[in-house]
Amino acid sequence: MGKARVTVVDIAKAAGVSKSTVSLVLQGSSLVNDVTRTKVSAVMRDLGYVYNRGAANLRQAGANSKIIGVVVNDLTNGFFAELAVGVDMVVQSAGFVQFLSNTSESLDRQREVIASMREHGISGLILSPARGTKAADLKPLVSAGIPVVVAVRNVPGAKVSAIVSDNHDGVFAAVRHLVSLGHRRIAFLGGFGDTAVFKERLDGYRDAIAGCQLPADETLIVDAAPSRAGGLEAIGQALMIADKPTAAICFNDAVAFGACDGLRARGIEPGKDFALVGFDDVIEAKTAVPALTTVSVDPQGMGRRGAQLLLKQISAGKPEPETIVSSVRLVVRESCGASREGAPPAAPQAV
Amino acid sequence: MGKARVTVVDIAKAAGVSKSTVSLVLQGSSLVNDVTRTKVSAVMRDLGYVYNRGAANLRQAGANSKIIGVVVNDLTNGFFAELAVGVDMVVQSAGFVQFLSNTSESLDRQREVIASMREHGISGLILSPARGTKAADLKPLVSAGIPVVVAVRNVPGAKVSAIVSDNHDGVFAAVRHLVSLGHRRIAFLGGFGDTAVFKERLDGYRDAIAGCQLPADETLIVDAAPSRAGGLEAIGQALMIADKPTAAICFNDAVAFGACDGLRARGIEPGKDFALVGFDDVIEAKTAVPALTTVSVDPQGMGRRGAQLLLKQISAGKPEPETIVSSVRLVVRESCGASREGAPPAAPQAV
DNA sequence: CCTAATATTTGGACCGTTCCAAATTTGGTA
DNA sequence: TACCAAATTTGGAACGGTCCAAATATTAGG
Repeated sequence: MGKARVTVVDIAKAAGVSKSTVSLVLQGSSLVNDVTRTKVSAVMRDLGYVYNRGAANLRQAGANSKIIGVVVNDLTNGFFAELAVGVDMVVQSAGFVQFLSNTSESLDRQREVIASMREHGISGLILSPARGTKAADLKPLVSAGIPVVVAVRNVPGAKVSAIVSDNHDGVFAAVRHLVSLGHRRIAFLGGFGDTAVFKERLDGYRDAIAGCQLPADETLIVDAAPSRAGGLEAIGQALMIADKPTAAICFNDAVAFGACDGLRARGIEPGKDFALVGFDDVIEAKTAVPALTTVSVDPQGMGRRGAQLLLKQISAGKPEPETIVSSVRLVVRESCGASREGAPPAAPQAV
Repeated sequence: MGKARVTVVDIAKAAGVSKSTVSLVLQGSSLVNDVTRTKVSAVMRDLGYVYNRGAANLRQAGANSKIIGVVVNDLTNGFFAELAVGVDMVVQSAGFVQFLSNTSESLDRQREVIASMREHGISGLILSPARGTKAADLKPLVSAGIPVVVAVRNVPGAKVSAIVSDNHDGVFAAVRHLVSLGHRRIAFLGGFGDTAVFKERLDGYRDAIAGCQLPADETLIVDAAPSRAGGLEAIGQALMIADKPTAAICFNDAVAFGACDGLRARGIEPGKDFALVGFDDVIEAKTAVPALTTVSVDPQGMGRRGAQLLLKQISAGKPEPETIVSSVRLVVRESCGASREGAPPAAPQAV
């Protein structure tokens, strides 16, 4: 039950040196004599000294607070939790601690949280922005010279670094895979048309369709909420058109699951009568029935690389905005009809 | 791009008052005249002032740093991510921020992280302890008078508050449910015998068996790693015994999934030929085939209540250790053989 | 044994805010 | 108009470190 906090002067007194010397020991300076150092260290241990980083930061003029802020839009979503873990790994081993907050897609929450982090003097921020985040929301940070890395979703117009996955490439590969299985009528389901991510994935789809000499058919593109419910709705709409698709690329895995539901409700078996590909490779993708073929994005790796980028910018004086696109990998499972055991692909014309 | 940081004296100067007055405004004191307050506030806005909480904490002697630490053993696990989100909710709306770190079950990591948080002057800690955490690990915190709430797993001997789920009750209810479906030979699979959680769940099992006048048979209890692999192994062992069980309570959902694998490998269909109940209600439980009957524990609710408890202790002077047991709910799905549609239960004697 | 170097230690100012006691202003009343 | 109480405002000392220039100790060379 230590009454008062132990401070450097306490241990200076006890060790018979000045507080300056204690401070020197604290920062591992080579200026201090070894015997002094050991004596001081011993006293620190004995008295149960705990370093007060807040006090230190006060004098050391902001920059190196050893705190980095992490703000995610939905920690409940395994994808973002993994991202945070990836960040934590590198941040922690670089001797920083992370301030983590969850915004639940609320812009107000996000604003509050970022403000609070500023007050605590974070030396950098990794942000997976809530939907609708504008460049203006990040303005105060960047004009204060605090490095910011946005992850997953880009913030148009903001002069900050970003780490995003290769949306174009992922969908491109998925389409080509479906084409190689014999499909010619491939739909693109789900996602909100106003987001950058949607545009990128859709461009990947269009480019692949064009690259395979297939006719572009805008009716095959149906946008909807990027959720299970949205997928259900989207597949319904896709099956209404005259020349029905035999396969679909889904905006993300949740949409793909919804599409499964919708297919089954119509007596169509996904993976057998209809091919489906998702995006993200969420945790349930591999255990679902049928196991979902999807584009895997390694959120933890993104977190790690994002954190590395941030740390680099922190140590460099002026942060030079930089964008990393994280590459992506098609994971072939059952829902696209190409079983790994080499079973013959489902006949693509039947629906 | 503001060169130097704006401080209270800057705004005092600009507003033509003293820094004391500015400080008063900052803390919303009623001592300051309204016209002064508005003028000062305006200047703060104009100059882009940001409050320096570190400096404030320095003077305000520790207690109210507005930071609470959250340490979880595995953020990748949806269960703990939900827990953290629950904590964040109440912590955030109480004007605190959370320092979150992940230990990946490493005691060293945990030690480092807790030390680092102390240096940052957290006013309380919520800890989901890594396996093997000893009371001694928390000693420094409690003797410094910092409130600690451990969640999910208890730390034996530590004089701290705890919030744990009602393990006894959950398993008790599960066993009674199986008995009501006609089962008489019910196994208990998985879990490490040396953990408190295991003991509690096993006690629930034993008490329910006894309460239903069924013979206690220790060979029906097989411990194994609390993982999918452990479940696979455990079910294999359980099926070796002469008078085979027709149902099993699994230590957690992962074990239950492993048990499913094991049953299928022997041509036994879980949910039809054999009843299985899990614990935790992880996210895959409801989408698995068959959907898993399990004991649901609402991690987010636990997080919220744990945080409330912590905040209470922070505002109270001396933390009085207190234990909350969070109640638990049996979610009946398909794996126990009792379909919600009222189909007749599987014949319990056949295996 | 003295002196210049080199190695080590030290006093005090300072970081941005809060707190306290004292000073100043304001308002009401005799 | 003088005087007292209430309402506001204010200077300066903390808080617990770091930093710098200057002081002191030690060592080597002559």
